[in-house]
Amino acid sequence: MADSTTDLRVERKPKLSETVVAAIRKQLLAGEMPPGHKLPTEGQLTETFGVSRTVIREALAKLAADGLVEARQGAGVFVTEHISTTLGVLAADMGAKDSIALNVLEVRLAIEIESAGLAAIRRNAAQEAAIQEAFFEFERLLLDSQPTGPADLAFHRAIASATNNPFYVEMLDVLGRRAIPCDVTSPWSTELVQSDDYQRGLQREHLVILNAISAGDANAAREAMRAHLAASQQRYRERLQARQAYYAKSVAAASTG
Amino acid sequence: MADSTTDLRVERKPKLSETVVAAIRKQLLAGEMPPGHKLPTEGQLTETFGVSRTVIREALAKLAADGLVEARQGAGVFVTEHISTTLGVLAADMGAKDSIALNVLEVRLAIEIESAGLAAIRRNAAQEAAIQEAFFEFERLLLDSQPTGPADLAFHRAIASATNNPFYVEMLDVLGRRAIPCDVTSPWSTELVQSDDYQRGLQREHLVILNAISAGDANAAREAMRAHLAASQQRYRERLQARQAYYAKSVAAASTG
DNA sequence: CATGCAAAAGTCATCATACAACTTAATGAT
DNA sequence: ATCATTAAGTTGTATGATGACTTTTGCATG
Repeated sequence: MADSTTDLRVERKPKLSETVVAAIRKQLLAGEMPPGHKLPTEGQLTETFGVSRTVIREALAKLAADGLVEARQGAGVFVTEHISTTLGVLAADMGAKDSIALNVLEVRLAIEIESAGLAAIRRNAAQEAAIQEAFFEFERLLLDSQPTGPADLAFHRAIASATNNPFYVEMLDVLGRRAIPCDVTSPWSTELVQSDDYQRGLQREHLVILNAISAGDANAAREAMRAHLAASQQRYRERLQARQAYYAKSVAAASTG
Repeated sequence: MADSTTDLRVERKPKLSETVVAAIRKQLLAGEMPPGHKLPTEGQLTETFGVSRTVIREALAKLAADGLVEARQGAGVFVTEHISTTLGVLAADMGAKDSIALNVLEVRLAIEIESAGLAAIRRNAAQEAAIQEAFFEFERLLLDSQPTGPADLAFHRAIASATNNPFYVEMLDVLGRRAIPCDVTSPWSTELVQSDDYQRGLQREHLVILNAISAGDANAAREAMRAHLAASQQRYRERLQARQAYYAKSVAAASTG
């Protein structure tokens, strides 16, 4: 209903600067411009893309905000040194929403990693049981071929609760409201998310976390959670690319028909 | 010359748009403009801040990239339902109670640890310089026997900025408001907080963090930050005990007199 | 020739103006 | 009263000019 789920409608306002951002980002991702290299002048980019300096400057500002480039007055615009580690290179052409979602997910990552570590140290018997319960519920739903999203959320929430710090739960709720789709069913590529292999992988990662927490090993719990969420990031990225391909296909179909 | 005394300081020119961004962001985080509210027009903002429309537009573009506002052509710029808004409400709940402050500090711990790790692999030259600058500013204030609180905050904030993830900065701003005082002067035990040994210890921990980030070692940066914040937690506890002891002593003195 | 300083060219940052595209509210006709 | 049209207001884009800063060039001096 909300615009966020209108998967059929692309961003209704494709600003010119976003087009330029996508183009330059693609070049950066392709490695056509090595780190430290100087980008063409604003004037040159103006001629290249056939837009005004206003648009070029806005595009460069956006890229700088993502940490992909760095502008030095009087010198020029340069590619960031550690560009390969930035979030911006994950998906070449993504809208502002995707960019925000990735950044929020990264904050959730910080919360959940520490959450797992604290849970390993502080969990009491009942809390450990609650985590196990969520784990097995996930298992049951998986065998019944039912949506496992709620159980997944419950698992993470149970871990946050086991920290005995109510703010971790609150943070998870606040951040999860937007970022959770990473591991839950979403409007696009539903088949992929609900595939057995996909969810089996999730559950394997969950098991490592659960074992570390049960063993009271904070470091192992943190590393397991880090691995789990890093894998989730990777899955999210693949999902973005899949959606992009889907759009491209639908557009092609529309043009032929 | 006079500049020779400040050669350690990296002269960095704050772009006008950054100033505007900071001003508007402060208003947004303070909740002065609820989600859905329409911001003043670009023309009005130019008069308010006394800058050109170019600067205003760049600032708004930055805020839009961070997901704080959304511009609709022909209609205006509107405040979005961003994470920080809900967090602001959350932060309002955490009053002045120490029990809550400790819990909040623990959340900040999660954010800052991951923040250090990301900064180590993503920081660019300017951001690394900003972190160093805050470090040396702390040093200078320490030698001058001036309050080091602001420099301490700037150090942590510079690290959050170096993640190139705007939400890490926002989280720090929201959480730090109540949690930071743990390392700043406080009404009680002022001597302890401002003692040279105390601040020397802080600076030693800061140096380890700075070195790890400069070396690009994410794991070392995380561990250094973890050690630093764990030590801060410990110091906070000691402070609470000191206050309790002080109170007990004063009660005893009152009863004897 | 080497060195240091000054001039110049190149580039980003900011300002100012104008027009186009879009949204909303007001207006007027049916 | 309803709907289409118009008008006003706002953001998006284009263009030109100027200031601030960096780098390079060139010259003068030792």
